Amino acid sequence: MQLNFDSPKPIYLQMVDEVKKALARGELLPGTKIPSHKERAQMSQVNPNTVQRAYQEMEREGLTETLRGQGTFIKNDPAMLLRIRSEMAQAAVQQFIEEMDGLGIEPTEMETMLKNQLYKGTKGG
Amino acid sequence: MQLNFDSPKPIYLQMVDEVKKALARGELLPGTKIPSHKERAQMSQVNPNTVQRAYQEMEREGLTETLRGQGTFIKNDPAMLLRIRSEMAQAAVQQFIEEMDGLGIEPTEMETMLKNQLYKGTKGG
Amino acid sequence: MQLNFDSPKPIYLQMVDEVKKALARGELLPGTKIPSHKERAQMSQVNPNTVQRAYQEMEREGLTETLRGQGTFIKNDPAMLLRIRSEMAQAAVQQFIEEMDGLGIEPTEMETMLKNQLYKGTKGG
Amino acid sequence: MQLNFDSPKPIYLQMVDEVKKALARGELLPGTKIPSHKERAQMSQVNPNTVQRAYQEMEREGLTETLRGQGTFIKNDPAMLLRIRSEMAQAAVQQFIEEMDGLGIEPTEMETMLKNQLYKGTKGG
DNA sequence: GTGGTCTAGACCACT
DNA sequence: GTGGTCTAGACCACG
Repeated sequence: MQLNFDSPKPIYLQMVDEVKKALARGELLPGTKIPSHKERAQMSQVNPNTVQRAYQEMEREGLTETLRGQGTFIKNDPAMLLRIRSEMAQAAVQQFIEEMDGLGIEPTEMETMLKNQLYKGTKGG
Repeated sequence: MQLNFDSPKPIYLQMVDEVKKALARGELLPGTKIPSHKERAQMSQVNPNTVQRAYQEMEREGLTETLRGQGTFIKNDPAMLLRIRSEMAQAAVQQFIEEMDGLGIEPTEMETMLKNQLYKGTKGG
Repeated sequence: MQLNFDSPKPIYLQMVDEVKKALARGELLPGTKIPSHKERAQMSQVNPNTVQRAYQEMEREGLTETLRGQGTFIKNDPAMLLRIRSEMAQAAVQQFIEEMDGLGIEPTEMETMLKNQLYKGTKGG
Repeated sequence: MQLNFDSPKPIYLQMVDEVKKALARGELLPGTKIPSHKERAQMSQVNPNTVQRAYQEMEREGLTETLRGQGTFIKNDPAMLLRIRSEMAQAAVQQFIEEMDGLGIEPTEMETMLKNQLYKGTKGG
């Protein structure tokens, strides 16, 4: 859970994204209980109000469900996980292409630069 | 020059990025005069002060230079263009990889998804 | 914090200089919280935006750091203090020499005039 | 005649100062005709209006006098030269001391730093 | 309450 | 008309 306090992106949205990523990575399993906003707040050095806003947003997006008095849980919906992973990945790819295209960089150069960055330091056999 | 007024990214920084992109694409030539902040403000439906802040930031980053009472000009520094293009491209690649990595996606899948998105609709021989 | 509203030097830069001087004098300790821009604005009879611009400039120069929602703090970097003191003093010496040289005044006379002004009223033994 | 177009100090005042310095240095003799504002404007890459304002200011300060149809002349007043030189030098000394004092630098250190800067590179016997 | 962005409109020096 | 500074006041995210 890494937050960038200087980013213009609101912290509560960064937190939502981090949860989504953990889901996509399979680190957060459906049905899991997530920390209370007070716990989470201490862990992330953030104000409890901010965590609560993040939790609200997740609930709104259908990622979690809250059981009165028991806490907040990742929804037990396997389809959702795949959907999220696919959505976020598509979005990242799309944004990358648009950014590079905006710089006037051709598809072939996009691939080359990506490979260079991915496999740099892996030189030779 | 497309601005997203709903983005958390400040408008003045979006404007700086747009100029950088135009430079990278070779659409904005060194030495060119850019519109006064009042003109730009009208063109972009934005307050002149916001434009000025963008221009100030560009000056600070060494993209432009100002001639008192005459206007603001793209710096005549060919090295700068290459530097900007390379910097921005590197940043985009880096961000893409981190985002995908955060989703638990392997390098090979990154490449595949990128190609799919780039060449979709180009099917067949 | 004395500001000269008639000076051609922008107020926000005067404010930055005042902070630098206080740092150089050791009156502003690293880690100290400085007044919010609204407080400072009231204290200095200046618009809050002007103060903020000064604070922004200080941040940009690495003098301060900002904690979202908590305020602005002098950076805890001892090396910075020395650097600033030395930079500002060098600049003052340099400017003095150039000014005097422009008047056709020789180094020995510079020294004499400086001493006279420094120790006037301390006459005799 | 060196002008700094980025300085917050108005250009016309910079021009006045340059003339005063030339007077103090003895390079501009009393009675000398100075260039018309059009000539001066071309020489200094400055708008004629700006030169005119500078000339007005000099006239106002009693440095020059204008002879209808003949041009502008340095006043033939030997006392004035000494006065200007002394005034400007005093002002420079005073400003230097205040600046250094503002940085918490002691008189002895002022002298040392001045000497270091004046005679650096003159090492040895 | 704290910093950050934005709008609106004024004044100034310079071309 | 061009950039630079300043004021006044609004809204937002965060604590």
